[in-house]
Amino acid sequence: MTVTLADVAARARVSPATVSRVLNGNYPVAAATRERVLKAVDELDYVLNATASSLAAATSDLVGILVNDIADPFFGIMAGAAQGAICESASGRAGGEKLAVVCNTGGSAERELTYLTLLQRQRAAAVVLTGGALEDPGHIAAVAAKLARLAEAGSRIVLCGRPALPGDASVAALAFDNRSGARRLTEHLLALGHRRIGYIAGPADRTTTRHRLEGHREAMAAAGLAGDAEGQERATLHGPYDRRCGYDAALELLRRDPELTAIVAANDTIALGACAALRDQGLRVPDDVSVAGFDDLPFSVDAVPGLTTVRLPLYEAGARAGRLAMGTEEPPPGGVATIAAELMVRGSTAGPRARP
Amino acid sequence: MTVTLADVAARARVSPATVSRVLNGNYPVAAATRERVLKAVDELDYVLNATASSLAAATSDLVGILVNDIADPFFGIMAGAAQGAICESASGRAGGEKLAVVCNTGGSAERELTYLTLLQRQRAAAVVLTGGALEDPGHIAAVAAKLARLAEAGSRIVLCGRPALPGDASVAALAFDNRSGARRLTEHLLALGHRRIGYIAGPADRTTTRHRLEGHREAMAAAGLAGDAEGQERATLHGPYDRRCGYDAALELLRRDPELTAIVAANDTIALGACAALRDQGLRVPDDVSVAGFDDLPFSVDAVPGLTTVRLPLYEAGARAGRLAMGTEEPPPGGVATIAAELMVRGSTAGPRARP
DNA sequence: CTGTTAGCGCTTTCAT
DNA sequence: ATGAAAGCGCTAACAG
Repeated sequence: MTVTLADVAARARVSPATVSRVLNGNYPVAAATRERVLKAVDELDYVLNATASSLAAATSDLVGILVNDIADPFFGIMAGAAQGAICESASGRAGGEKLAVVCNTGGSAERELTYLTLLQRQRAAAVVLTGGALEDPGHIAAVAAKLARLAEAGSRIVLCGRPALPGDASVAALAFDNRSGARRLTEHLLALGHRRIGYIAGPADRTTTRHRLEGHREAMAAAGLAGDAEGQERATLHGPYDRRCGYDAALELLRRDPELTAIVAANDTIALGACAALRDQGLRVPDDVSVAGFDDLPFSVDAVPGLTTVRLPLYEAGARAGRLAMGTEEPPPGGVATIAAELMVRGSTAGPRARP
Repeated sequence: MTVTLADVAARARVSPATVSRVLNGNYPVAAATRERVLKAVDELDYVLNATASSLAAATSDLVGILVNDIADPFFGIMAGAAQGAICESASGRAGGEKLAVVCNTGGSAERELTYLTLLQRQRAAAVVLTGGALEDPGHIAAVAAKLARLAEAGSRIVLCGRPALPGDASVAALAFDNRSGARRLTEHLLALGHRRIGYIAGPADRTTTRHRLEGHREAMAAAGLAGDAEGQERATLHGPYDRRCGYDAALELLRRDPELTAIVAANDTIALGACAALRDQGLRVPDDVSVAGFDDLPFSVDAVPGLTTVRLPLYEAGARAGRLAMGTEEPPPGGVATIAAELMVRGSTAGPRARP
């Protein structure tokens, strides 16, 4: 029924070993023989059985890219760039093709672990983990253990937009400088004269969320606006990284402090949701309330007014992660590289003005 | 070095077959024995070798989901929904886990074929192709042939947001009603009184692009505004599905016809780029020019003004495609289901007004 | 319910 | 440069 390498060998009048060698292109084969084999492959419409190859060679051409939310361009851009870099690195000689695939954890710890196990089962050549990590201690330990096991078995591990594993310099990490980016963003608002600033954070248990919030509070503290713990809590709301969260949180922030003059969101999507809520309340951005986001996703520049935010080089980071996964690029010294963030000031922020 | 099933068997004092049976949970095993095996698995930290399993069983747990652009939420939403449905269907008994992965073709015919081959090599359990197809005749034939081969080898094939394969009812297809959605959208503009309407289409060689454009022209023709071929060409611009295309095309459309009162874009992203261009020209939306999009992506409702567009049930379609891929849901009669589109009228469209 | 026995289709020494 | 042969780690009849 299904055509095997042996069939090709028979038709080309060579041994299976020879067919394997021309297909993998990693061994000298006479040009005439190669032609004959290729012709047989073509005539029989033969396709290599990757499971058999992997088993025999104890290698795999699968590369997994884990993302928290595939519907979010933040991840889409990184994943796309990584996939592109991997295909490019791989497309040299025959048989070099890598199957770069992205796995959507949906932010679930359980699914992250499941995917890691599935990838481990496949003896994946590499796995790239993108975006913020969950901070549950049990989960952190479980992931670290899995990654160690994976690395042991020969998979290359790369972290992209995620802090390095504590105490494991063998795993390359490209970490975004979320804290500093967030600090500079809030400093910008403070410099404009804002004092009553609300903060809409992401899910409470993510590194990205925590680092950005810490950067914000650093700036607030430096301006003497740290306030007490209770005050901080009142000015901070947590929720998923989506527009709905931004919308609802903005309303709640306004309810808690009607004198608010600025809202900082943990990402652009939340920020745009917040803008919508303000508009629906009859408030103007930035005249009545300034709003800022984070990430500088492609649509943020087209918002009305343009969204002040912090730019992360998502594409470049993703591509670099892909090359690291392929071993095409040297890992950074110490295994960790910090990726700088850039403040983008646009129309959504301006000086505060007393509301009528 | 690496732990195998035989090691587990030895430690649990059973045969390899028994270990396989408890791990796959598809065969009765005494509770006591199972416990013993599970304990050994745990102690040895054993992980099944998927390549060996697949080879021996001639099945695979890989499911591929092809997308044209992973950074575009249009695809992200469908892919995420499909992945979710697949994981859900699979998470019954042990060993049922499917590895649902998304592959980004970047809209390249070559990479689409490469991914299809790679998935064929892996003997993928199913493959889902999402979004518009390339219309190059050679490519269509190549894809159809590959899919036939894949299906022959036992992979389930599902098309999601892509028209059915001509003459192949064995492949389930969920086709969006792009043509009718586009027609109704333009009819809405015509009903408002617009007569000079520019159209920004997507890449010229995609089914989605063509169907939406055809719907638009149907409506125009029905209103007696078909014009000659040259006139149609002048009012239509092609380009990628991104904001930049929308921005540039809007300027060009305006240059060609300064009296334009409305612009219809082939998707929301293009539409928002067009809005930005109009704003930069000092024109107001919808006062000076009305703008409409397609897809109703999550951010479109928050645009200022809210974007009039055509809603596609991306999540529902993706989830259904996932179930079809798993065989959890009956294929639609005839193999094809048409997914209706819904007109969403918002603030970006209004009656035309003479510009000063 | 459990063990025995053949392979699954390919790669890879080791010869020649 | 090519062939022969021995597995890679697992599953699936078939017995018992």
